[in-house]
Amino acid sequence: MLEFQLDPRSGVPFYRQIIDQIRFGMATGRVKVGDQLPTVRALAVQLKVNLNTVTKAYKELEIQKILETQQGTGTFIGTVKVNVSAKEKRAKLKSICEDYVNAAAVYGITPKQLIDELKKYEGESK
Amino acid sequence: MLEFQLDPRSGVPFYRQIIDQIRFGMATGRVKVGDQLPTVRALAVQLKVNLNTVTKAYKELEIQKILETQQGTGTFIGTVKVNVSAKEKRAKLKSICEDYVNAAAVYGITPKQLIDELKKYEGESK
Amino acid sequence: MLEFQLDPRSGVPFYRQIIDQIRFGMATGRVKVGDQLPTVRALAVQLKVNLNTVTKAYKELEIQKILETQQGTGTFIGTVKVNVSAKEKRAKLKSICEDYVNAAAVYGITPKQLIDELKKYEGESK
Amino acid sequence: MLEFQLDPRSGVPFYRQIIDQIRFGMATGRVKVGDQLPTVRALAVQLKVNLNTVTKAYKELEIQKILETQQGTGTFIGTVKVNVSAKEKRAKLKSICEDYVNAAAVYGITPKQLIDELKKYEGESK
DNA sequence: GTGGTCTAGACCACT
DNA sequence: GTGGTCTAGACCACA
Repeated sequence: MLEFQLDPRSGVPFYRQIIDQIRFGMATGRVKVGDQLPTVRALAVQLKVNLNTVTKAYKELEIQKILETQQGTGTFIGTVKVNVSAKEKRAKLKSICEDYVNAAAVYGITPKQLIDELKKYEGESK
Repeated sequence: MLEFQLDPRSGVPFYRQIIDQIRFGMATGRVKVGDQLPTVRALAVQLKVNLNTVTKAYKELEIQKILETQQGTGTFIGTVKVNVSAKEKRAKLKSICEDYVNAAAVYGITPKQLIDELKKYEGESK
Repeated sequence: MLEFQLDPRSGVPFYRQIIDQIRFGMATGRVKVGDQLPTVRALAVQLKVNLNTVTKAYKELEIQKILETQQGTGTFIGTVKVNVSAKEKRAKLKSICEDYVNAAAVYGITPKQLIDELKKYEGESK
Repeated sequence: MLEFQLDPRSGVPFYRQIIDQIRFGMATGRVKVGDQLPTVRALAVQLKVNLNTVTKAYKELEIQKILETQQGTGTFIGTVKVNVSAKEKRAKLKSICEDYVNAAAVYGITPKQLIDELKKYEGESK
């Protein structure tokens, strides 16, 4: 089960936080293909946000074919496997790292320091 | 001299890209204390953005005491050494790492993979 | 320029009609890569619908990389060419025809009759 | 006998898919006047949908006098010949063609291409 | 001026 | 019960 949690101070829009948490859940294996998501209403109540905010998040993922919805039934993790190809993944990895090094350099943080910090997270993820 | 370049597709606002590039230039030693920056007008023309966009970027850096504006003369890299305290730096380092671990996880990239990729950048930076 | 027009009686949601008309305009060459679309506000007023309805349409096309938006500047036809590959196009053509034949058969209309009717439209499109 | 089959991804509501398949069966001669249809319950089980969904489909066809329900006996193809008037048929033909020409245009498919593809189906149908 | 997000609340369609 | 659409109106962020 996903444990949604919103941070109003992060500056990241609510609907995007919801999207990220669903994708994160998929990437880490917490939810699997075919799993049903909370109903829009239930999640809206749980997160204390408006119905439309949750709807917007689900909708975006549906457009991206990551979720499938059946009116009157519910919303599910798409059965169409999201094929992030190895090539795409490598490209993404590189682009994330570049952004990362730049963002850090702005504050005088070296790649080496980043690596040391990152090692704390090494145990995580699926 | 700084070579400003904006990417409209990055999602990062123009004014923030300008700020980052100035800070990046300082962190990597491309510009030094006392150096003069392009005038607001010149930079706006060069980057093909609105005057207000450049103004906003300079203003924010001025507030942070990173830039100094001499009425009628121009804008300069602040002579007051910007002391990012060790504490601030640690906090920033942590927050950057968290952001990126999450961004990566969405694509199924593990912290370990990030570290391996980052090692390529280890020689860089001031 | 696109001439938007909504039919409230069609049963097709407004935002989808807007999407279809933009895609149609692109397919027929009425709008080209880089063209600016009407502002969300202007189109909302013109079509007498709510701002959010137009926003929703633009947003969906943006997610599909068909449009590009720059906050504070406007919405544009994406420069990333929407590559409907020849293969995809063939598949789409087949699927449309099947749907078509079935929908017609329900009313006792034969493929031959469809062809005769379609010939009236043969001159159209780019 | 009809072989019902539902496609959850088509976007067409289940009850409408059922309706279409019954009408299609009639148009192609697979079922004839007086034939008995599966009971609501049986069909619901077979298609793994809710009882109400099948009920809704049968109900709509009953209203159109296409089906007749005999209390306690079952549901049958109406004995009243459904006369789709020539006028109605022409109107339907036109509306179907318009819909599909538009749907195709969105993908850059011309009416001519549709015609060519449709010719493959020319032998079919009653 | 531009687009982005969010709320509150309504009504509809489908299962 | 489920999701889908739409409105009215507010406030924010960016150029």
